[in-house]
Amino acid sequence: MYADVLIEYSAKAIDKTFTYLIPDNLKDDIKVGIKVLVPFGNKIINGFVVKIKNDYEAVYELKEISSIVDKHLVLNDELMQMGAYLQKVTLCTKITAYQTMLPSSLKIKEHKTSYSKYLVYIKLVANYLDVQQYICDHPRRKKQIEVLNRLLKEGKVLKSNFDLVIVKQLLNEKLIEEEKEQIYRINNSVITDCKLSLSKEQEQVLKSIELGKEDVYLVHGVTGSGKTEVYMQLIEKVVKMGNTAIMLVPEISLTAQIINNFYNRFGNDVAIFHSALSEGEKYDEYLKILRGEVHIVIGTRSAIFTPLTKLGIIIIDEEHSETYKQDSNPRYSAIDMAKFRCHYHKIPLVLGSATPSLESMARAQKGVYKYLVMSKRIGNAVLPKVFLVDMTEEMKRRNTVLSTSLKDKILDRLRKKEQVILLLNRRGYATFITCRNCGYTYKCPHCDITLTYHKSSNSLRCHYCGYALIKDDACPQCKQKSLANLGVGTEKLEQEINRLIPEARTIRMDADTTRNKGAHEDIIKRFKNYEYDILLGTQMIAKGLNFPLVTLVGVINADATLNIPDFRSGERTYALLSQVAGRAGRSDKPGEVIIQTMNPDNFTLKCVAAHDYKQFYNYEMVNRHKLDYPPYYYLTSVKIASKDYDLAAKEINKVKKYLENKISEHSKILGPTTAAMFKLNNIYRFQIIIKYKKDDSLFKALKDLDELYMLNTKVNIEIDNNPLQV
DNA sequence: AGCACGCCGACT
DNA sequence: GTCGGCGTGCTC
Repeated sequence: MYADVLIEYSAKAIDKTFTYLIPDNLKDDIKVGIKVLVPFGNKIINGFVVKIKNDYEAVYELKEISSIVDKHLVLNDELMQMGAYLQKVTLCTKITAYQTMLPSSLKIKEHKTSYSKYLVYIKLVANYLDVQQYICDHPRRKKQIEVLNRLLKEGKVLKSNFDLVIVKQLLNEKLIEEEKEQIYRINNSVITDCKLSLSKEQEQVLKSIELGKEDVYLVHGVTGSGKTEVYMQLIEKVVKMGNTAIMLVPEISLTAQIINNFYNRFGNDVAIFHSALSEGEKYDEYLKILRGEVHIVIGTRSAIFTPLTKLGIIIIDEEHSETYKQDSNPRYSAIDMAKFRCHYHKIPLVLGSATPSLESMARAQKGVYKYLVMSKRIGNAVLPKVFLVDMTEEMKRRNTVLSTSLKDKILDRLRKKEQVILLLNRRGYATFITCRNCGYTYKCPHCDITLTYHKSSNSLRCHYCGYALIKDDACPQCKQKSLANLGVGTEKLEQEINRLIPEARTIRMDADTTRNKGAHEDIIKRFKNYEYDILLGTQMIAKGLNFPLVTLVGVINADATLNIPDFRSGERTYALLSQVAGRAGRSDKPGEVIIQTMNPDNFTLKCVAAHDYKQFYNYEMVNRHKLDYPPYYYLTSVKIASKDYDLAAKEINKVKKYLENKISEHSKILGPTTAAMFKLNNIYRFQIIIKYKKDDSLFKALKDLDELYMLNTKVNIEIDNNPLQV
């Protein structure tokens, strides 16, 4: 018996199988989809079995597989197929595809014996008489006798209850033995929650989704319309039929409330899966799923690869979220992977959002997706009133941060003992620092990005690579003491609020204040407990949180996201602002939203204010159509990266010429241009953008192109199908 | 990816 | 005459 094995070096040069002999002692356990250790060169390294065969044409002498990494962990047929699909659509190496699908604890370099966690008990080997004999023989071993007597009485006892030295001695004398019981690190056995009754709209959605049939549904429900309850009842139906369910959420830490709801409803039938779990926790959860001990998996992007069998439904909450696309290799979209699995099992895929991506909405309009609407908030809650405030007017009154109306409304909420959320999508103190005299700005020497000033450390930092330097007193260029802060970050905002409204209790949540594990939950909990009046922060405060006391949301600078040079910035702004506006007035108290902007006539902002997604969609679709952007065209970006500027510039032109000759005449190539992050960590990047509608020859050409650069060590090629940013 | 083999420059 | 630079090619 022979096995074709992929080697765990992700290099395009060895992205092929190597044949090994299966030794007799491993014959029964080696299967397709299992991880093994194999001798490769003069080392023993990890490999992954992709094929088992009976014969082999002798060309050279074969080596034997050394051992199996974990005989329980085997990718099944569905997951093997999904791996091949993943590799095909992202053009990554085969081994990377399969590694991506396994939890990272399993792509270990040095093999650890086990990630399992155990409770260790001790129990008697000796019988009653043996114990009595021991007591007679060693009357002075008080401690040992104590242990033996307790074991006689209680059977087995946790090893940790006793002194290790004593236990060891008894173990050596073979009077007692250990018994291990595997435990899971995450355990939620208590079910406290029960079903809520559904509104008419919720009922309608639940009824419309047909189980056991392959269809994609787009559930378009406004914030607070009770999508989670619909998801839970759908999953309940699936589980009752004996099937399983995956629900994807954008970020676990921001969706803690949803997770808790699921635990309370389904208890130990739920496994969670996301990157913030420790290696051990991940292993445990994966094992629960693999052993078929849970029917429900909730997790982020990577949870789409969990080995549930008998899948009955996949639900993707906040489907417009960009977190479903991985922004490093392999650049896959969890939504694509979900479609693959739903097709495999012939089951429904449910995409839910208050602000669907234009791509999804367009498909719903065309009837490719089934469109379901939830237009009302549940209970007595109504959508908040949204006001646009013209900051150019406020600037004349020297109100640079807080407009008069926002300040007045904050003071009003403080009096009423209600809470306020302020969104400012920019961390740090000031956006950047400029010399008033000569116009000098600090830039990152590695990334060609303006550095952001952080006051607490008096430093300037690059938000891309982490480069930092201490701020000078005088301008490094003209030596005048005329450096000025421009723009406002969350840190500055916090200071301004404290200055303007000293009586308010404020807490800030951004990447800087949530660096430690649990900081997130802590801030949310304390705000929810009304320890603070104002929560201010970056977009992480916008998602999924439900604070009944919040009746006012302020957006400090809507232009910050609107002005990012990217064709999706309007869509992102609409989603973010609707999202954060949705935090206001979620209980019986009506909410208000103030959006501060320099462009109060901006159409996107007007749509946000009117809660009119449809209008925004129609307007944005016209733009996209004019410029041949998605959803009218697909995009693929091809980047060439190199330390050598001239070489990269030369190669990108070669790439363009190469593709021009290969692709369909209806496809267009734009560029070459410098990539959005042109210089990052001293590597220069150029890119071209390909716009296409349907182009089979393109994929073939891209694959060939990728292979052409396989062995080139001086330049690197990065191909991103449907990139988020261009 | 890692490592060996191999062919040309500056050193004890 | 040797040590060592990293270019090329192979790993079942």
